[in-house]
Amino acid sequence: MKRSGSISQENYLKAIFKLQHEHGIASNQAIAEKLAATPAAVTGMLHKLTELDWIDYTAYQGAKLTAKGRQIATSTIRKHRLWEVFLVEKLQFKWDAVHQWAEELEHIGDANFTNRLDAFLGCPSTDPHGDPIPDSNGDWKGNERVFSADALTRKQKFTVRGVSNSASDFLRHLDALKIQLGKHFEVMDFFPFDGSWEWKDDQGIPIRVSREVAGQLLVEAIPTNRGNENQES
Amino acid sequence: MKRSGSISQENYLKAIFKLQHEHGIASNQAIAEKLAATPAAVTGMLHKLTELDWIDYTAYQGAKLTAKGRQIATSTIRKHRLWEVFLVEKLQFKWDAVHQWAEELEHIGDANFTNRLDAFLGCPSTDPHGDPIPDSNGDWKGNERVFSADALTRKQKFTVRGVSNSASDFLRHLDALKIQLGKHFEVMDFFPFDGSWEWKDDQGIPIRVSREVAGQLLVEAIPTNRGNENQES
DNA sequence: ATAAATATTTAAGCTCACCTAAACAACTGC
DNA sequence: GCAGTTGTTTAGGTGAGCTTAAATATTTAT
Repeated sequence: MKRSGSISQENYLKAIFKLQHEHGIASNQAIAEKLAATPAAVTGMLHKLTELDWIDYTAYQGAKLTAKGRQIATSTIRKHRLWEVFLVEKLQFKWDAVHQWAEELEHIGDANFTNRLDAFLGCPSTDPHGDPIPDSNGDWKGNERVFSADALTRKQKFTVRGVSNSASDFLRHLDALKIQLGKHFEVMDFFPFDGSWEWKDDQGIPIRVSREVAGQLLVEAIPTNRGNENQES
Repeated sequence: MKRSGSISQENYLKAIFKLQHEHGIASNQAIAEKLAATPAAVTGMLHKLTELDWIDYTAYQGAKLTAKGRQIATSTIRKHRLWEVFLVEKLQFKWDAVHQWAEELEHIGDANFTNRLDAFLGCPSTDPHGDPIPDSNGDWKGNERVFSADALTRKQKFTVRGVSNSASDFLRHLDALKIQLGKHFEVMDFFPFDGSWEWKDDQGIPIRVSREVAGQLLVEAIPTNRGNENQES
């Protein structure tokens, strides 16, 4: 079995998928930006994808995935995230270095290949950045209790669950702050002056977190224990 | 770090490398055949590769790799064979099913990536078909004692070391005959009438091997023991 | 409501890697 | 040594995916 679409087509579907989740519809311009192409190039490709019945597209309006298009998009995202797990866990890459390679690897392999990779990796539910990995049907259950760290409240204990920005310099900054996925913190203080926070980790070591960092960190609150200790899924 | 050449260029260099080993020089026609392209397409690409100083090329004569070209070719072959090991050992693919995927994977990753993959796989010296995996300098030590099974002699004990044809149907045929790399056999008889053989395996089970099969199997003789038991590398 | 700003599409053209068909070189047999 | 076969190259053309620049739609602001 071969690739569903060309590499370029798969990248368009992926971009449209993400934009559709953010804005309900993918505008020509937004797609162009995400793919570093010109709007003119996007128009041409959208026509092709419409022909293939992978998107519904109305000129001047924007694009939405069809069922088939969504299937290809989620399968590409699944492959991307599985390869990221592979690169970090098996090849020991740092989490800020895997995106470029996963962008290439995501276009390789059919469903059987991907399922074997999934099994080999132990069917992980999230990638190294905390993003959920779709199952082979393209479904995924995002963790509903995850929210942006800038919405935390004083005294709240929480677990770091993901990042909403996977840029290398942001990830390296988190490494410098010793912030890792799964690590527990408690909110000590918030400073409205600059929007920064003081948190302390499970060792009681305090860290200072800027508004910018908190805005891109995804966390899950740890309920204040009332006899129920089973909070981890 | 990015790919050295385009995917197509890397495929040309790989083809030229192999043809150069077989015939000393790679003719336009032989390259065209290996890549399933027309001779006209080959001429065009050879000009481009000459520009890049990856081959030395004289019109109507043929192509030879430069040092730089050989480096890219061997690194591509190294990646191909390492991925084949990954696919068979980690993803449990059968050895006749890995070539198509390795053809795509071989174009991904830089030297660092490849070395990490190599380390993860335990620095294997051969791929699942018995072909040697070049080291990161592009050097490899082929096993000098390996030869084609059709040159075996009666009573000879030997080890299966590789195949000189990786076509799916040939590999599946070997599976049916229960011939695997590393397995030991002994020559029982040879039948000049049709060039076929009778061998018996280490369990004493006899198998019948056709001329066609023997001609594509690579084996290593096991010296008749005279106090020296250490024949495995 | 209309002018200005912004977004999108069309038009023309580029590069890469390929194709077919025709022209041209280089070996072969006699 | 010359004709015919074989191998190679040139010439012209295709399709995918991109570009810039110009034309056209749509939205926003007054």
